[in-house]
Amino acid sequence: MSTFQHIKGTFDILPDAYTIGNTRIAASHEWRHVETVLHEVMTRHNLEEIRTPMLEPTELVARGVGEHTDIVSKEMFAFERRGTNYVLRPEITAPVTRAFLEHHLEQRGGVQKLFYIGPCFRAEQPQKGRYRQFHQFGVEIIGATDPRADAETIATMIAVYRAFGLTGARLRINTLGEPEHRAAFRDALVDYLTPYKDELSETSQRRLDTNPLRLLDTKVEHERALLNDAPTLLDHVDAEALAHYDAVKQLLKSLDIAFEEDPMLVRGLDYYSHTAFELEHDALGAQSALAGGGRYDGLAPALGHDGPLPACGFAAGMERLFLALDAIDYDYPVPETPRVFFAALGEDAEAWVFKTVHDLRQQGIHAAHDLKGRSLKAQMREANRQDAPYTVIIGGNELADGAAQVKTMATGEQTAVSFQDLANYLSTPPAA
RNA sequence: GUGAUCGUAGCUCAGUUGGUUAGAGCGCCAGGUUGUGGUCCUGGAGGCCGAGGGUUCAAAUCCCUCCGGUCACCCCA
Repeated sequence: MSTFQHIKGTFDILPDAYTIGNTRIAASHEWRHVETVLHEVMTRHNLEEIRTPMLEPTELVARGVGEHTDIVSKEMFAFERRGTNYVLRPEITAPVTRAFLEHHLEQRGGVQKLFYIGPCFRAEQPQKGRYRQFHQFGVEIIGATDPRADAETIATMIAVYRAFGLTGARLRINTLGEPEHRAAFRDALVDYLTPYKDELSETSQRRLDTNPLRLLDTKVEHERALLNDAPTLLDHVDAEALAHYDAVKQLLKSLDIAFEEDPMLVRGLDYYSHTAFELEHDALGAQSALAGGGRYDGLAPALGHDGPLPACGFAAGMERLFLALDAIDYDYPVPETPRVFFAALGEDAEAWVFKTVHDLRQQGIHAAHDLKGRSLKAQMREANRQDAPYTVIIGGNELADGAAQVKTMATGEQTAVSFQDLANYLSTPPAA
């Protein structure tokens, strides 16, 4: 063991899967497979990829996500260097919006449908399904107020999990209305709860001051009872917002997407308005949220954009997705193995093998050989471990004959193949 | 930041009321075959028992402190 180890809340993705705590860390090829499926689903939904830097101006996140959110107030990896304030992005919606505005993507015409995938950073206390460096993928549909944009965002999110055969996720939706609706509701809620302040738990009392809307998902029994008679968000939303919400619900029904309305659903980040939604799964431990999102028409103005810019999207956690896949024992495809392993006996054979392996690789054949000068037995073991369907054995006899011994590992059969025919012979795997 | 819990081989874990030289399975390496894998047999390497201090004739085991991990609260993906 070296004197160094990975930073708290981060993890390495290795060629093989391993476990940390009770959590399985998927192998690198499994990550790649999941990413491939994601790309496929996104492309099918006519989304284009956008990649933005992991480093952003701190001010972008502060303004975009909201000064008084947990993320900004206590969870940012931020630092100053030569007078510039940098932050490792804690989420990707604000950066994408920044890039959209900076590069005038609206000039591409029509509605911009973007997706992203990449690491994010938050300085939280790590636990199952939650890391300081984690990975999000998500969608941003920018430029459309139409409720179909909301519904399509949700449909795309659902399609991702469906593509993995994942069931048992619950979709909850709500409307937050316009920011002023939410503000009015928040005031009404505070007015209602303040007389009961002494009955509230310590954390709920604190929330009453800092983030009253979060009180809505308290788990304390008598607080829930109190909330039954509390004012509701829907009472403070105007007719136009309700019409938008109704349209989204109708569209979801038309797609046979099941959902439950949850008037208590609020989202943590400042930029949301109107549609809000969350996808949950029971199998994830304390972190039940698979993905969440909504409409965020107010974000671009908050970033200094002149005039409104309608947008909606979702963000999903890769680690949460893996957790859900573990729960259903998801069958990952097996990684590609070498087509052929070359075993060499003696220095002349090693030289020939070294050159031949190189040539075959140039021709597109996945070829492997030993780099330790080990015994034939050890090389055969290695060939077996690497699961190559063919093993080629080269020694003095083969060099003299100009023909390789080619062993088909599954059957144990072995035949001589002339050097000239070797590439062609190896170009197809053995018949099953 | 708070709480609970756990640190023994690369991995998963045994280790008795404190008692010789700390074990197993898997994995790794090698041999059993002049140049042949998987199964089988045999052998080997690999441990500051998380660190420091204390109690004791004697500590992986008991006590204290620290460090690290995990899980949970909070919040979120």
